Amino acid sequence: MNRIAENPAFITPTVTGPAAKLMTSLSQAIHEHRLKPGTKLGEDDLSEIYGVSRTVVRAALQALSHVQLVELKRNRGAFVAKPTIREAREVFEARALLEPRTARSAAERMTDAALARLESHIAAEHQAIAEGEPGRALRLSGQFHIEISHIADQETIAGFIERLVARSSLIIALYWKRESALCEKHAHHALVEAFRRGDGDEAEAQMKSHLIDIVSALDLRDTPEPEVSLRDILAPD
Amino acid sequence: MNRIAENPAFITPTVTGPAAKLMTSLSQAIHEHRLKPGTKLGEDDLSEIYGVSRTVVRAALQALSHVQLVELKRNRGAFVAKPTIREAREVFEARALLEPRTARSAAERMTDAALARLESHIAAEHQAIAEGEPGRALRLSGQFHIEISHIADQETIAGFIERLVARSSLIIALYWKRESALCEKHAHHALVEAFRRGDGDEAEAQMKSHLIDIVSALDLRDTPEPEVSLRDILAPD
DNA sequence: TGCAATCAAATTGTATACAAAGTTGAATAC
DNA sequence: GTATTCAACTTTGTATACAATTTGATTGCA
Repeated sequence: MNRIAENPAFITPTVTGPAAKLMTSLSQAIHEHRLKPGTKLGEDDLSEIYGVSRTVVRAALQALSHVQLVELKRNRGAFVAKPTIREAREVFEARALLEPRTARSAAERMTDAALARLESHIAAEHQAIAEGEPGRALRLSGQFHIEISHIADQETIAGFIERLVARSSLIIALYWKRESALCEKHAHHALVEAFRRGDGDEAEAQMKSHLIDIVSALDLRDTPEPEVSLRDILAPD
Repeated sequence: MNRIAENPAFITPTVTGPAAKLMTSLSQAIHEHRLKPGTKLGEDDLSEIYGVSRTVVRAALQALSHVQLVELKRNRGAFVAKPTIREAREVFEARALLEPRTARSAAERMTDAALARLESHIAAEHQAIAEGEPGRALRLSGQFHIEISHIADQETIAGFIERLVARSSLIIALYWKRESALCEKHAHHALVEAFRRGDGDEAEAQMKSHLIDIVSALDLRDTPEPEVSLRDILAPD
């Protein structure tokens, strides 16, 4: 099959060897919402599932905690992170600060090859939706943003954006309003058009409004979070 | 003695227990330039020095590698990171993007208590210089920036700035031009004055020019860096 | 003398064993 | 019937032992 090449690792691994494989696998599962926020990640379970020792599992979990996809509680274990509403706001404020400028840089440095990669991403995204795999579509949608940051050729900022996009996936899992439509398709197309023309102003503006659209599709009213607080009080897992 | 309270940990530790102590200790040593870029950090050495097992040492080294203070080479060991000139430029471009805006937010949210903390930092900085401890002064100077980011009350961005300031210390160790004077004192004072007046515009402008001053005191001409480039070409690890 | 190959020492990667902390559930006292 | 305490069990934290890889040197050969 001629499926578009997908970067399997969502986060550039900071570990090597078997731990990196495990990290990638867990990262993908989290991004595709197969692992939900709050899920316990027991060391014995993971070591048995992946056929490696707890040493390797712990290295992977520690690496994931450093990008805030996993929360480590001492003597309690590892859990898929559950960003609060406050953290969700912060993440998108940071993205609003970093990504529009980065999109401008990307537009200014765009090459034919990079443009082709972005179009491949969009195509893969559509394919995933068509095949009824919204999880994979969401992951690819995030990778689109990461790809842009790498094209901008600012690896330090790209690393930050990787982390922000990763956490955004958790935030979407928690706070997405069902009634709001998945409007990514149009926004990403508009961005690519700006890139094609090398129009930095337009790319920056498009990215800015795209991020605003995403936030507006989230329910970030600071309600007391009944389910969360209840659970934490009643059965703190 | 009434020395100003110093946050011993430069980087908010992402590990707990004994590994956090080790991480803090190594982080301080790196920031004070007692450990120079490129220094090998052998696991056996550290485990003997600190009286803990290699398991704990490895956790600390992995945590430090995640904030890019340490570079892990598989089967080779851990080394104090050596940012390239390119990376140095990226770090200060990222700081230029994040910190002025953050200084504005800090000015808008400034409280008397926060102002007092910042003044304490400056006092401690002067004291360190007076006592002939430039390393400690440099570390405190970095903490001043971190303190501002926390006052701005954006923990996500503050985390990024922590990492950038940490790497800046390595960059200064590598690329500081000796002939340029240590002009931090005036710049930090000017910032505090802007904060005292709650003047966001002025704080943003001051931070912007302060960062430019720092970069201009660095020698970031892209010399061929013979040792590095040769190594990368000859033995690509 | 120069080069290459092999071997030994040291260092890191991984697995496992043991210690410590936490959780669970039942039994008992009120 | 409820609450509390205690003990067994489960899970994580740390140390150590073993395997794999790298490094440097020594020896053999051209």
